[in-house]
Amino acid sequence: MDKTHSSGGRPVPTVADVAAAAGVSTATVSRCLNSPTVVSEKTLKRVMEAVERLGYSPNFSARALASNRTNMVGAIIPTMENAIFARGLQAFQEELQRHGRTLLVASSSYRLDLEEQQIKTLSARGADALLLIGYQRDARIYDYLEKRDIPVVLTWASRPDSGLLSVGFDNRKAMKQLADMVIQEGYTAIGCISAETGTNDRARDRVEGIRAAMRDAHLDPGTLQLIETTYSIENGEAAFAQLMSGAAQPEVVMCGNDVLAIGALKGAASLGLRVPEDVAITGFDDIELAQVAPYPLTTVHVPHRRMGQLAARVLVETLDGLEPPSVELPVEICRRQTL
Amino acid sequence: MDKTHSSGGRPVPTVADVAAAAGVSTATVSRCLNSPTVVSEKTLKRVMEAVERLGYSPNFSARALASNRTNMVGAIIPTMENAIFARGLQAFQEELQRHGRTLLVASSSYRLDLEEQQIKTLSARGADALLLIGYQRDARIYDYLEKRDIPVVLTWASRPDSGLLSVGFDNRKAMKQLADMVIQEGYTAIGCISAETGTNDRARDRVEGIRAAMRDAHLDPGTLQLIETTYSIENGEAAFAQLMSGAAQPEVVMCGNDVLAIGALKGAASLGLRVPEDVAITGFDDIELAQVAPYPLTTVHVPHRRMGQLAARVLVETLDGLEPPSVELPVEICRRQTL
DNA sequence: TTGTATGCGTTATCAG
DNA sequence: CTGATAACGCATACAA
Repeated sequence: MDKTHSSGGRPVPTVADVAAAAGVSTATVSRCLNSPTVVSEKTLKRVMEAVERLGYSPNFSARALASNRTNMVGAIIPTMENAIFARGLQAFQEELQRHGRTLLVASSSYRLDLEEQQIKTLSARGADALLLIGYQRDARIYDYLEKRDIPVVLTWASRPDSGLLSVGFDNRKAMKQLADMVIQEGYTAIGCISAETGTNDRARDRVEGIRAAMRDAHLDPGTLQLIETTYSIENGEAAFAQLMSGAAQPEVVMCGNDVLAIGALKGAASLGLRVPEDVAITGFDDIELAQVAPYPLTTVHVPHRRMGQLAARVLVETLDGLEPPSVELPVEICRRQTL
Repeated sequence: MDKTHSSGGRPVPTVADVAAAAGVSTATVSRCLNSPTVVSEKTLKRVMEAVERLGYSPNFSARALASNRTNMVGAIIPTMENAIFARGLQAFQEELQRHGRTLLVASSSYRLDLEEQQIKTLSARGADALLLIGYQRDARIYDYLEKRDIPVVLTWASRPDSGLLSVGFDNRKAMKQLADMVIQEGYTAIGCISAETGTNDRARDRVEGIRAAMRDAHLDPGTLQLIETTYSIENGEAAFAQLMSGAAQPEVVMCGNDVLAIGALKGAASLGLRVPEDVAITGFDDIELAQVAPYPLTTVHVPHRRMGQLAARVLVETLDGLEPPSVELPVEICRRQTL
């Protein structure tokens, strides 16, 4: 009927309203908002005043449809309840915000099938780019994303030679470094409490790091006593009890993350074992819990905040047409009282 | 030029492609996807097969523009780094996901001005509804949201009589309950470490709860030794040291949350004070840290997960046209070793 | 039950 | 530098 239906109520002005108020065309209004440099000083001012006066703000969906960009970036993480992901995600979000992007969140509960589903959901929801944890997933997922031209950054892991963009660290190398230190101290009977290694590449690489250190020290990696469980303090405690009730009690229990290690610490206390005199315990991540625990935990410090921040930066640069390189972040062994 | 430009490349099929493939109109395709009950069994099947075969997935922006709904719900929280918010947000997200909605996240760093900005950002980004923390904010913000018809749920607080929808708990009542217990134990010299009460309604209400308990017990609320600081273990430790170095050393230090309380606990250890013999300490929230601390912390348990889940449910119901009531969740005093 | 035609609010192309 | 106007992809009255 009538294109300029700017009659009646005030609710939610459109470009047409602004154009009418400023006495220009909608095209000019759009230009003022998107490429202010290309319009004359005078009209720019007039238009911006109208924008201000009407309280205009561009309709997100329409803009997205016309420009084919949403300025939303998705992140799919196992769970925010793990402090390390919450921390990284917070930094990621702050950096996105700084660059005018908004964060879209989904969680996978450490399940690859759910992750795939979420990847599809978030891309269908218009995410311009995606942050993913780890590298283990079906190749067709990467195809899917590439076909849709959705850039991805892998975090919490490092895959320099995979052709995939990543901002993370080398889990295997980090854990090997810690295991080297443990072995150097004279420990030979090693136990390990890990997340499921079948579906969690970070967990698998960490265990592999321990085995590598054992090999280097001419210890039989087959003697590593490994228990796989789900991340939680309770499970860590139970796994620890199980390890210590076996025939060959380990002298040191290396845990896949700090949460499991805290559980192990509790387990030791229940069994009346002194740490580190009777049994040494190590963690991974260096969360706050690690420093406040009854015995400050020997662990691997991971720069989660920096990782999240850099991941955002790298993604934004990619969206801006650049080709930033992957970055491998250094980790640091934190030797405290439990070793 | 040509409406059915389904020529050439495969990338990203549209309704038109599906319609052509299935030999129906675009309207029918749309109906198959949105109201399957209204189309014939036969064509439905044929269309869905075409959808499957082409790997079609509706364009988010176009759908949002046409239907005026994004199916995205926003949440603005102080920070995900605080475990309580991460936990609540995780539950919120899971429940949204279950209802086909996606979570949009922004953070305010406990600053009201930033929060206002984020509220505008997320509504401009098309959030269908919003989760906010606490109730203290400029009235015009509520107007703004109401005018835009964006439902809001307030959490971490309870405002039954404000006309605003909330899913939370009564901070004042909760802290008063804890303070009642403290006073009942015979403590009269009370210290308090809190977040800034000027811009944080939860913090203010908690302190008010302590004062109310003192009044009830005929103690002068003016004798409450209050220190306001930012949430962190370090700040808790520093504030504790400051309290204990004053003229009138408190017999009990009630902290605004568990993080500050852990700091106080560390402070006590540094000063060589025994807990609770020399000084009692209490927290608020009941995060994991509270149970694993050197001395298990007496604190107030808040059902964060349930709060997040219910908040999502209430928001979804509102979007579905219902008018769910606010809910006030019960909290529970957790008496442990520090009192 | 299905098809036709139009609107949704912007951006972008192409003249002027 | 500015103004018409055609996409953008889908939903939905309205008609058949």
